[in-house]
Amino acid sequence: MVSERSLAVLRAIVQDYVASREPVGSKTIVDRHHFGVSAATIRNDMALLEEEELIAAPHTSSGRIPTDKGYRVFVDQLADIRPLTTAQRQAIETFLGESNDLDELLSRTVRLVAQLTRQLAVVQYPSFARARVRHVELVSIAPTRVLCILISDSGQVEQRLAELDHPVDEETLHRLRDRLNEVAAGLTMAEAADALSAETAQADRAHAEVLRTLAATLADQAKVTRSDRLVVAGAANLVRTEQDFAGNILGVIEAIEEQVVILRLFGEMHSDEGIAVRIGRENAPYGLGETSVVSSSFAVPGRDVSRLGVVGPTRMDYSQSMAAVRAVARYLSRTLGES
Amino acid sequence: MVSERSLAVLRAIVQDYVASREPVGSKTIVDRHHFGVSAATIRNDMALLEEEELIAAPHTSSGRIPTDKGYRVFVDQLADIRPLTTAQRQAIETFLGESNDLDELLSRTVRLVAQLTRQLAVVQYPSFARARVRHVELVSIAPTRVLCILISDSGQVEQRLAELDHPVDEETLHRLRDRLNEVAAGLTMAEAADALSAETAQADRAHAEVLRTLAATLADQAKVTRSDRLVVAGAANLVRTEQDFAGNILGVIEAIEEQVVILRLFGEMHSDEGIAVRIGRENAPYGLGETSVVSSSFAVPGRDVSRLGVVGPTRMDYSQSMAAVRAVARYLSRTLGES
DNA sequence: ATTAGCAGTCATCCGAACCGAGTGCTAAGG
DNA sequence: CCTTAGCACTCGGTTCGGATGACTGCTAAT
Repeated sequence: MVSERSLAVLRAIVQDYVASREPVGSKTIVDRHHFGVSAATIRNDMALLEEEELIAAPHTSSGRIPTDKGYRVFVDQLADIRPLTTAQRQAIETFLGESNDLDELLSRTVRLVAQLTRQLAVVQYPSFARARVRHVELVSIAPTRVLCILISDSGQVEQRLAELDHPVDEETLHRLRDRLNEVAAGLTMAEAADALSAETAQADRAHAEVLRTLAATLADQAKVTRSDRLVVAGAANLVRTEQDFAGNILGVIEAIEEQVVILRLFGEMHSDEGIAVRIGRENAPYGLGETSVVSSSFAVPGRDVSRLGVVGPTRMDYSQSMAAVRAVARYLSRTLGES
Repeated sequence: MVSERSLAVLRAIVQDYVASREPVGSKTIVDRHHFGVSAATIRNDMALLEEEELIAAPHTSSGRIPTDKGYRVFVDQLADIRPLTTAQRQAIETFLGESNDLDELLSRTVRLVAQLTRQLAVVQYPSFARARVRHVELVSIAPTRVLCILISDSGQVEQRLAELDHPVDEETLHRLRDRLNEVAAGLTMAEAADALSAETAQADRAHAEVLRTLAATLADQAKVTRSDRLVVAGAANLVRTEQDFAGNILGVIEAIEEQVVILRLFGEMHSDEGIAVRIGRENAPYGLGETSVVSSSFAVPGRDVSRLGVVGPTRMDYSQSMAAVRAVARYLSRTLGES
């Protein structure tokens, strides 16, 4: 059983190590924090913490650094997520408040988070699946090419090009558009996908092929949600902290570019509190063993949730990251809820 | 005056240095290339090249490395841009041939170039300015919010949200849309911007404000071309070659994220041959003194040109990069010309 | 013009000695 | 029983000097 003070020592070690990048010894702790005890006592506590595998010594005679387990305890029990400064809060308001477009809002968001945390920031597009179809538009690009545009009630626009086997004239296209609008409008994307698929079956002979193709395209569009896309910012922060990744920073960068790894990771990060942290080796299956992820969901009530977060070295400032991520996520949820 | 053989020596030095990352000495050259002369002769040639500031010695007694000026001569006179292997050509055909959407085509392109050159690849969106307006669509999102969608004849879609002071009903919106379509359809984006601005002036009283706002939004959309956007891939390659950037790789990464620096750089890179190279200090004004850029324009005849290229350390394989960039640019021009 | 030979330069690579931060342990004190 | 002072010990990091060897530039001969 680790004593109260031992945990305080752990907290001190994490904080100092994060700040200095160097193993922290008993004397340093005595100097920098005012425990009312001597270095020898701290050493005893440290021996205890080492017993519990919360800290480790890189070499026989050097200070200690937190283990992944130590960070975990810190994050779960010891971190004080102090609220942002008012200046920071204002920055959120003013910087994000100006955006009028979902794309712009998210792109500003991710840059803001990168700046606040000085880490790589990632935002996942809100899912499309529970949004409702407002309008379907078909635009003829060439005789056999039709651009399908799907507009949701939240103002998101998805477009895709459909390639037809036979040419179709404007007239027909208009009728088809009205028909498809009738079928899909007001439904959620998920429902619309089904409805449109159904429509395919009972198509009237004449436009059977055209309708089938278009409906299939739209259905697919509605289904393949936009939530499998990420916006990223702050790559420079990743390189800045490169030395903290034991050489395999390339894996992290590839994971970011591939996106799918991060998305899967996000998919696994649920938590009651909204904010979740995955630390170091917990991410090893994804080849991100030296990496930590701090993320929070944000959502409009009644819509699918989405996530935003930061990706950085295990040795990161969790308090700061968690505070910033939480604040921005809350702001986003609030703003999206209004519109 | 540098002799014929001296230039051959320069070529050898560039090739070897790029391959080995180490200063190359006279003996190495004699061993690896079959000049019919001895090391001493090579040394004389090297002294000449050093005189001309085409190569330099990091230390008194080490091999030589090319200077920026040396790379310049290499690129302009000595590099053999050997065509891609048939395997590579096929890769281009099959990998890019599958895409049916401009977005997808460009995103595949940039990934392909990154893979072929093993460098960071960048593609600039083709300019919108000379494309023609095919269709304007207005969709009401909320009483005072209208989504303006601008569709070009090449299938590009631009959307923007307009915020109105007073609510507008569907009926009116329909009429406005028809009106705007009449005005703008068939014009190039640049012309449309003017026409729509003009329309603003002589608006009928009733919908004056609405029309003004919408026309202004569309005009702005048409003007702010999409060509100020970049698609990027292969950031891992940048980190892989980090040691070649004298420590300031952060500047490069920031330039990539900012985009504007790269765009300005692209803007300055014209060349008759289509392919252009900027080397090292030539980019110093942009804080990219250790960086080289190989780029080529691609274009549909009659449209504004756009660029794609790679960004890497001064010490890069110019032959390979130029070959790959040129091949992909040509393919793109051809493909876009067809559609 | 080329080449062999040679002296000179200088980064790099050890190994030894040294330093010092930090530990664990023990014994004494509250 | 917890805390503390003291002490021997460990071991990474630094510094210094010498040996190594990859080059070069120069000169003289071919």
